[in-house]
Amino acid sequence: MNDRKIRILEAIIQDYIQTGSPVGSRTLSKKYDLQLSSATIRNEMSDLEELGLITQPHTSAGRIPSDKGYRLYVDTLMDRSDLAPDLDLIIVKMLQDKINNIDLLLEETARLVAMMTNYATIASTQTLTEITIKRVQLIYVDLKSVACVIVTEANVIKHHIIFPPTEVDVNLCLMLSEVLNEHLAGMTLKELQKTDVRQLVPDHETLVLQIVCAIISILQEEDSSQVFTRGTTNILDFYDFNDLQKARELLELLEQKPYLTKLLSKTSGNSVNISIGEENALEPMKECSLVTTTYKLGDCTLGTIGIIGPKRMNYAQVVTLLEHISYHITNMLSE
Amino acid sequence: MNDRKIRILEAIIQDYIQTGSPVGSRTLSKKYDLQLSSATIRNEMSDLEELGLITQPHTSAGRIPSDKGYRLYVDTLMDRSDLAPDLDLIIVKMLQDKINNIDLLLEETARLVAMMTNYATIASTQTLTEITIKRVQLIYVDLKSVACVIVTEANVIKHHIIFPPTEVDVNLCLMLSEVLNEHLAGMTLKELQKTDVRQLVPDHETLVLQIVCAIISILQEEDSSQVFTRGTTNILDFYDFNDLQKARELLELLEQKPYLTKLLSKTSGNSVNISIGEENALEPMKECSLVTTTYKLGDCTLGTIGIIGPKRMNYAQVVTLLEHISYHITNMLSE
DNA sequence: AGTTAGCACTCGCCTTTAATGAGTGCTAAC
DNA sequence: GTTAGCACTCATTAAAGGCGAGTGCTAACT
Repeated sequence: MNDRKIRILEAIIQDYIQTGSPVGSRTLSKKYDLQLSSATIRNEMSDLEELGLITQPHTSAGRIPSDKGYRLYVDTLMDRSDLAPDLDLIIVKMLQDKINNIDLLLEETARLVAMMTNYATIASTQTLTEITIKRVQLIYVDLKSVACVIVTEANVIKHHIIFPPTEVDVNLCLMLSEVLNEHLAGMTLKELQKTDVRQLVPDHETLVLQIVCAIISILQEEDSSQVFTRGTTNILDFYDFNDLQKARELLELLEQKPYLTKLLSKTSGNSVNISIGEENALEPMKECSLVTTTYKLGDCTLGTIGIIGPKRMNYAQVVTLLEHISYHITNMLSE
Repeated sequence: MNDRKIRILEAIIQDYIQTGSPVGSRTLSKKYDLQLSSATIRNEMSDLEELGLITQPHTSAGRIPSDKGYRLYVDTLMDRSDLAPDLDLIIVKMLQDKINNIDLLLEETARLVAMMTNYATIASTQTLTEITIKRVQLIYVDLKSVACVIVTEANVIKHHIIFPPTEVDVNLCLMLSEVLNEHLAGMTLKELQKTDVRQLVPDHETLVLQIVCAIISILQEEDSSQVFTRGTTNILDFYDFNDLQKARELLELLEQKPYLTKLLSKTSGNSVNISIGEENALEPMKECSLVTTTYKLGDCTLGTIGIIGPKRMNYAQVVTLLEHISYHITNMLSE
C-alpha cells in the first residue's frame, strides 16, 4: 500500500459515491490529477482488487469499492466536510421550540435530517430502564380506575391506567401518591425492582403492588421508547429497479419497531458510529450503510438518530450533519 | 341496462379483481355461465362502455371497470362475503388485552388488518375536540416545571409540561388541581374555550390561564391524534414497475400525519365508507380506493380505521373485515 | 524497473426487428 | 336477436446486432 494506491482508491470511492457507476482506469486518469496513464492505473487497480478494497461487478466493467474499501475510507481517508453555517441556524430554529416535548423534538429531527440528506432517517428515544424517576402521581379517574403517571429525570412523562381490585377515591390516590413519591423518587428501574414495596402502606398492600408493577412495566416496556422514521421512500432510490424486492424488505423492516430498536441499540460511545454493508446484522441492511449518533442529558443517553443510506452514501456530509445535530440537541436539552 | 348487462358487468368486475388483467369477451363466455357467445357479449360490452361503466386501456385489449363501474358494483351488486368464524376469534384475542391503552389498541389493529388484507392500513384516534374532560391533574415536577395531565371521557390520557412564571410547590399544584377539577370536569373543548377562568383562583390568575391554555392546546392540537400505518409496502404491489413513481408519492404521503388525518376525516356515518379512484381528493390516491370505518364509545367517535388498496381491491372481503373489526372494538370499549 | 501505448477481447446496454396472441368491430348468415 | 367469420390493432416478448466502456496482456520506451 503505497501513497499512490491510496490516492487512486480515494479517487475511485469519491467518483463512485458521486456517480454511482463503476469507475474505469481511463476515467480516473482523465478526471483526476493523478499524473498517470490509464495503463499504470490499471496495474494499481489490479493490486487494490487483490487487497480486497475494490471489486468488479463483472469482467469488463470498472471497479467499485468493497465494504473493506469503504471502511478504510471512513476510518482514515475521509475528511469532514464543513456544514454551511446557515444550516446550523436552521437546525436550531427548527428544533428549539420543540425542546419541551421529547417526542415532538424527535419527530422534527427525523424530518429535518431526512430532508437535508435525502436518506431514510430513524430517531428514537432510549428505553427508560436506566433513567431515574423524578416523580410519581396517581390520578383518580373514577371509582374503578386510576391513572398512574410518572415523570422521569429527563422530564419525559409516561402514564398507564390501572383497575384496582377494590374501589378507590380521590383522597386515597393523593395519600398513596405522597407515599410513593417519597420512597420511589430518585430510583432507576433496577433499584425499583429490588425494592420491597409491600410494607409501604400496610392497608393497601395489593394496590401498591399493582401500581409499582405498572410503573415497572412503563419503564421497561419496549413501547416506552418512541421511534420515528422519515424519508423512508428514499430507499427506493438506492436500489435499481430489478431488485425492488430488496428495497421492499427494508421498507417493511422499517415499519417494525422491534427491529428499529435493535438497529439503533448498537450505537455506543459519544461520537458518530458507522456500520457498512455486511457489518450490519440484519439481512435487508447488508446493502446499506447506517450512520448513528446519540444525544444526551448529562451522562444519560436520551435518544439515538440514525441515517440509512446506500453504501455509496455521502459519508462526509452525513457524519458532519449528525455531529452538528447531536451537538445542538444535547446543548439545548442541558439548558 | 337490462339484467344481462348487469350480469356481464358483474362478471367483468369479479374477473378483473381476481386476475388484474383486462377481460375479453371470449374469456367471459367461456369462464362464466352466461349462455352467450362472445360476439353477443361484445355487443353488450360495447353498450356498457358507452354507459361509462367499463373502459378499454387501448384498442384491442379487454375491458376494465371504470370508477363508475366500481361504484355501481359496491353500491348495488356486491354481496358481503362471510368472515371465517375463526377470524372473529382471532380478532378478539389479538385486541382484547390492548383495550386499556387506546394507542396500543390502534397499533395492533392496524397490524392485524394489514396482515389479513395485504393492503396498506391506517388507524387513527380522533382529535379530542368533542370529547369531554373527565379529570385534570397538575403534577409538581420541580420548582420551575409543572406537568399538566388530563384524562378524557374515553380514558385517554394526555399530558403537557409547562414552565410557570413564578416558582411553584407541591401544595399549590394540589390546590389548583382540586379547583380545576371542580370547574372543568365534564367540559368539552368548545365549552372550555368559552369559559372565563381568570376568576377561579384570584391569587394565581396567570398560572391558571397558562394551565388552561395548555389543556386547550392538548385537546386541539393535531398532535393529539395518533396515527398508525401498517403494511404500506403492499402499495408497491398495486402499481406496475413502470409507474413506481406513483407508488412512491403515495408512500411519501402516508408518512405525513396531516395528510393521513385529512384522508380519514371524511369518514362519516356509522357504517363503512368507500371512496374510489377519482373520488379521492388527494392526487396520489386517485389510482386507489379507500375503505374506512369508525369505532365508537357511545355516540362519540373515538377513531377511524382505513384501508388503502388498488381500485381493483377485494371490496367484499375488506368491507366485511372492517365491519367486524369495528363491531368488536366498539363492543369491547363499551364494557 | 517502472511506465506507457497498442490491441484483442469481454460483456452489459440499447435499439431494431419480427413473431405472437389476445382482443376488437363489422358484416353477413342463421 | 344471436352467432360465426374475418380483417385489423396493438401490447408484449424474444432474438439479433451494434455500441462503447473497460480490462488484461504484451511489447516498447525512458
